[in-house]
Amino acid sequence: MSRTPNTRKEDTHERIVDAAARAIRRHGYAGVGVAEVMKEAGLTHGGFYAHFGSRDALLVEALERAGRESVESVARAAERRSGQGVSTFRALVESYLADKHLASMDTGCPVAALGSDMPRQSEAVREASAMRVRRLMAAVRKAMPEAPHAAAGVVAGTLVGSLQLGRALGDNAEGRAVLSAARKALVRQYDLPAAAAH
Amino acid sequence: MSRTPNTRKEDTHERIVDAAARAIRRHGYAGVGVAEVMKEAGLTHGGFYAHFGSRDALLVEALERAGRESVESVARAAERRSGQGVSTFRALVESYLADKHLASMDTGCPVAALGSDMPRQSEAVREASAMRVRRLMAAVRKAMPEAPHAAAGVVAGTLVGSLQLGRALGDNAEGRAVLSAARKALVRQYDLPAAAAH
DNA sequence: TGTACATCAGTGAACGCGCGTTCACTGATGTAC
DNA sequence: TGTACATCAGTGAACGCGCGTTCACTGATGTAC
Repeated sequence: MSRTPNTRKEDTHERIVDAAARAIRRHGYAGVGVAEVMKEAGLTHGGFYAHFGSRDALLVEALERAGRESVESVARAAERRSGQGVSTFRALVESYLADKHLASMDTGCPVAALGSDMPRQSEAVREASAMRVRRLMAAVRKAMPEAPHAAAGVVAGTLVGSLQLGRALGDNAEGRAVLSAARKALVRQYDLPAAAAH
Repeated sequence: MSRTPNTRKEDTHERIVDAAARAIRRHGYAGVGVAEVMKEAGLTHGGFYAHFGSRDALLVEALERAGRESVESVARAAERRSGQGVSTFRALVESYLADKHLASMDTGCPVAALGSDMPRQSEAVREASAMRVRRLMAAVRKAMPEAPHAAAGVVAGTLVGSLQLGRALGDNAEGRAVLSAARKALVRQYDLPAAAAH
């Protein structure tokens, strides 16, 4: 039962999805070109359809990959800060809305990078996108276990919206002010200080 | 000093911008096609460059038109409710996050319809988009004059983000739950009940 | 171990299509006398 | 008021380009005996 026979093609597949997961966040759904992604993965465009049934199928896999990467990245950053009395919730908020995310979209949250275009996609891509939204809300919920179920949706909306407004205003004082205000408001309104659990 | 000589061309120009202001919200920046917009305005595509220097120039005008329309529409809806003890702020929030906005994007807020794509546009379109963000924050600020300056940014972010998440989840119970939670949270956190002004 | 063949992953040319943009032209409207 | 001409708004064919997709082919890897 050697796994080697399939491994080479699978490796290539991974590289393509990785490239697409970056491209979809940097350039949007419409900016993911088959030829460019294949080039990024070190291949020519002709081989694409040996890996995916259509461009949409690639988008679906890219969304899942991007979501997973982003959740892991925020979780790592949050873990790094969750020593010294910083609550999980606060660490999540301050990681998600860190100033450095104003500059780069291609490794960040796909919901923030793609949110306004989600309703315009094909059925399959829309469903994969909706799943990213649900997973984001679930991640937020996990960081605020004492709060009512619906609060996670509002917090997720505030995270996504604030990051988008900040990015639209630019990587400058104006954009940073939006992020800073959102960080403070969310912590003030939803964080349970470690000492004051109800 | 008759104004008639220019009026015919100006009327046509208005019709084109109107069509584009709808298209940009319904189909996104990338979905605004010169030919389709001209057709929508009852013209053929060839005449386009007598009205605009480039497709980008149309996008800039369309953004401004869409922003103006949306602000007026929310203001009208808010005014309609601002009788019977409903505060301006609450009326704004409940109009912006009304369930009916889940279904239709083409007459709603351009920031919610385009937010995640704003950083990807050309310089001119990005600047026009940033102006829409500033105007949205200003409109929110006007509805909460007692709050600190930065609060308007957070509220605007929550409005935009919640509407996007709701739309991504669909025009169904799941999407409506997000809007409903956001309406309640914003009113609870930021509304000054008419009787209790500090 | 060595040879002959089959399978497989990837190549690169070609396709049809829709896009933004250009341009020579048309027919209607306005102006000069 | 009427005629001759200029200006103007809009038409429709054409362009170059990039896109997603298809397909005949190549060269490397794996299998059979």
